[in-house]
Amino acid sequence: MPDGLDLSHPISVPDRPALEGLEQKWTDRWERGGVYRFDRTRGRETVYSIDTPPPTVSGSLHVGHVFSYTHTDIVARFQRMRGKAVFYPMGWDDNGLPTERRVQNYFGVRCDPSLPYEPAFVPPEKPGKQPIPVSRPNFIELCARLTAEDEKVFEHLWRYLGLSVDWSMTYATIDRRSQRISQLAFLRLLARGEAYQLEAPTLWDVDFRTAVAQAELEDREQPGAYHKIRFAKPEGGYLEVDTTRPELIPACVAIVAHPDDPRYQPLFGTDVITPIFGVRVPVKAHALADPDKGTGAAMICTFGDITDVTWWRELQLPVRAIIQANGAFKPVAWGAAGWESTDAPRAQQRYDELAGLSAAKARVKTVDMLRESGDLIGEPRPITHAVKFYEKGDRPLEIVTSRQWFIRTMEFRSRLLARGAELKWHPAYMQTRLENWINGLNGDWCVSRQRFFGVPFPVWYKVRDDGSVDHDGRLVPDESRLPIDPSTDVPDGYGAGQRDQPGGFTGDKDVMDTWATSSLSPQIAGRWEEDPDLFARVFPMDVRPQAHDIIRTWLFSTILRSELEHGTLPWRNAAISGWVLDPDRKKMSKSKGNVVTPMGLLEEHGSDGVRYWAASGRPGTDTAFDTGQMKVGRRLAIKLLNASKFVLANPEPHGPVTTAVDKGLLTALARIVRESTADLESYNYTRVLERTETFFWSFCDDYLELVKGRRYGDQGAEPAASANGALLASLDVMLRLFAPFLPFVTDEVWSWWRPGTIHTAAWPSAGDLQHEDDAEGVAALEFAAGVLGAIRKKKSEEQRPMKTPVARAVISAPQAQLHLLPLVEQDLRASGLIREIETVVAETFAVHVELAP
RNA sequence: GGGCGGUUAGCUCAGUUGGUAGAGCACCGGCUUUACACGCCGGCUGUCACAGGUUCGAGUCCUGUACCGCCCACCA
Repeated sequence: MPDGLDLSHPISVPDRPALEGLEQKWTDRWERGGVYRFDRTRGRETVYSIDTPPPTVSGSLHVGHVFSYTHTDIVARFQRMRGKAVFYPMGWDDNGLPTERRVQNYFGVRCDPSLPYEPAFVPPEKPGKQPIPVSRPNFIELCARLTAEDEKVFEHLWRYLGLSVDWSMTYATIDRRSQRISQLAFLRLLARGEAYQLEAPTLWDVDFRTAVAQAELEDREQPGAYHKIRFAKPEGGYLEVDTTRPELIPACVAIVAHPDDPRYQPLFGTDVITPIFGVRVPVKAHALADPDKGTGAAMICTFGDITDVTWWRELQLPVRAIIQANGAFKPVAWGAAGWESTDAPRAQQRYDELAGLSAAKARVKTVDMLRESGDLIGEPRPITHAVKFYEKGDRPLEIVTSRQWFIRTMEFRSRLLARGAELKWHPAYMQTRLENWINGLNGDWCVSRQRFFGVPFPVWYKVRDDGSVDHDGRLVPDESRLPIDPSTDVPDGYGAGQRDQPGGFTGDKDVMDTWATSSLSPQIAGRWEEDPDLFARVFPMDVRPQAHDIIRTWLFSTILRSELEHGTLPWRNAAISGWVLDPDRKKMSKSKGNVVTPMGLLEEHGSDGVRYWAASGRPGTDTAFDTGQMKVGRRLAIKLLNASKFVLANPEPHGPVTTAVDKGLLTALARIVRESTADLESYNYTRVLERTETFFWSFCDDYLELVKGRRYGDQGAEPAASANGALLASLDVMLRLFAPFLPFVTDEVWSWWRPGTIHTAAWPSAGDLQHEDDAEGVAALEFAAGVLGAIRKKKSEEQRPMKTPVARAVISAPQAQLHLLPLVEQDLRASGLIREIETVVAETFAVHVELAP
């Protein structure tokens, strides 16, 4: 018997072990026992901390969540068994637009930041037709109320799935702590000059009426059309330009072509005149102009796309903006400064037809005008092209000049790339995604949003005596006041009556981009600047688990914030999960209507069964949704119950492992333990489950069959004790290897014979099994299994019952193998019911079997 | 346009320094074998996408091509 396997705990095995009810039973026991509570007395070196992704509570959970959160849990459980104090908090993402929309509809309210807080506000029973305006603090209270319900549902599912989260460490991205930390970190950025405010062209969603960040863009294929239009040269003749956005002609400030393009070289430095509106615009040269696109000459408008912004900035062009925040064309007085025209009355008359229209409607009208004036060459040629959208938006983005907050990013790019290289990626190739993103950045991170629900910027501005806002006259609160809401709180030194009054103050109206808060998840979970003792024990964290689609947002922004605030990586490892694909290889998502509700799956296949399927998905690899694998997992769990029951049914006598096959079994398992430990440390959980499962299956099929008789005393007490010693030791280790994957069934079996919960038991080590590697034992076990297999095959071929005796077995094998026979002969005779065994020296292994009549 | 993955049995996927192709599922056949019929035993199944190259030897290394998926791009 190996040292340390204490069997003093009474053994108690149910008659009919079953999986049903294990989830409820064990989640309750784990909760009561505080099994997953973080032990905050432990130093950083014995802590394993996880920067858990906060799921969006206003959305619904789908099987993809179950999939990726299981991966994290497997690693968490492994580290806990390795003796680490696991810091595994759960966050809820209730910040941002999805929640804002949900709260509006659910309660029938609308946020109006100009209103004062009403402590006694109660929403109507039913939402009315007209939304009730409420203050921002009231709105946030309603959000907290609604999301609390969602969080309960999520928490129940997570517990049922078996996530070993410390539920005392939850946070929400809109709660006071998150607000405080977001504001605090912002003030620190501001103080260091790493956040700044600027009035500049910004990507803008005209429906949401807010700025959006580069990271929130997506391309969508849209039908469009090239319109060839002509610009008059003053000395006669025309210059032709292709555009997909003719409605922006009034916003045209220049024409651009490539400096080497001979067609346009003579025109550089001259002016041409825009059609319809008669505006003189210069022809400029710029290397970004592509001679092969359209006519090779492009219209620069303020602003049609991001390239326009680049040209506008680099060629130092004037602004002639026509699109307002709501997407409508703004009124323009033609002939006034900046709107000079060779024919101002005509321009005015034409433009008045466009004013107030959306871009799409203005385009139709403009095309009519161009056709009428003869400036449209030919007919529009329909094309399909990619257009930039806000990922949650319905209309193409516009570029609107507005005052926004930015976090400096561009100047830190090389530092961020270095951090990306320092981070250990699982899988490694995901690092490229971050590099691509950083190298493709074209501006600092715009973090302000013109929304109501979110973390407000903790800033007020002085109001001048003439009533105008002095944006340079910033007033910020002392850190001790945070969190604050500038729409209701008052800056130090001012009274509430001075709000929006000449000589008084006004609050910043914007809220932070949701990623501006999420990017601080390690600081929020670790309670930065609130509980420095805790923070020091968990930060930088060990791992950030997340999906690959948000590398450019969450992963990137978290590295940025950590670099700026702490000068360090926020975590050592990034474990990137793949997606769950439906059988048609499409990403599963709500919009495709192919989602499966996770709770139903857990109930049908058991949490261990679903986890088994999830564990088959390697880091970074998309995995097909497959209930077949869940069934296999469920079968494995049942098999574990039954095999354990068999092992534990007759544990006496047990003692030192002396028999060759027994030592071989333990040696083989010890090898698996070594490999598994190394694999789990590098996030290769998939292989660990595979290997352990394969071993377990041959343990059941071959080893158990082989030693069945001996353990009951066929060969005397000492061989029986050896078999039982090996059975118990290997069961003990196999259970612990399976524990991170199948937490319910393993703890159930553990409770039959071992003290405490398996989830705080030590991760197995090779030393638990044997003192030295016994290669001969391994060979003997393989040899015996080979003979047994040949006999089974014969019986199967002959369609005879397995209990049919073997009259004679002739084993052909190399001498080296035949030498092993004496080590296993008695086990073989007993399990194979073999009467006579002969051996023949041969090059290859073969068994000739003659069954008894 | 740039980049990253992938392409192995009907399906889902392993295949770790190059050495005669693997697992599970599915399918077929068999077996009451006192841990398990939610079981057990056995069987069938492959031009490893394609074309070159390196090598005694390539699923594995190199080059190129095709297709699938994803990420990114300054898409007039």
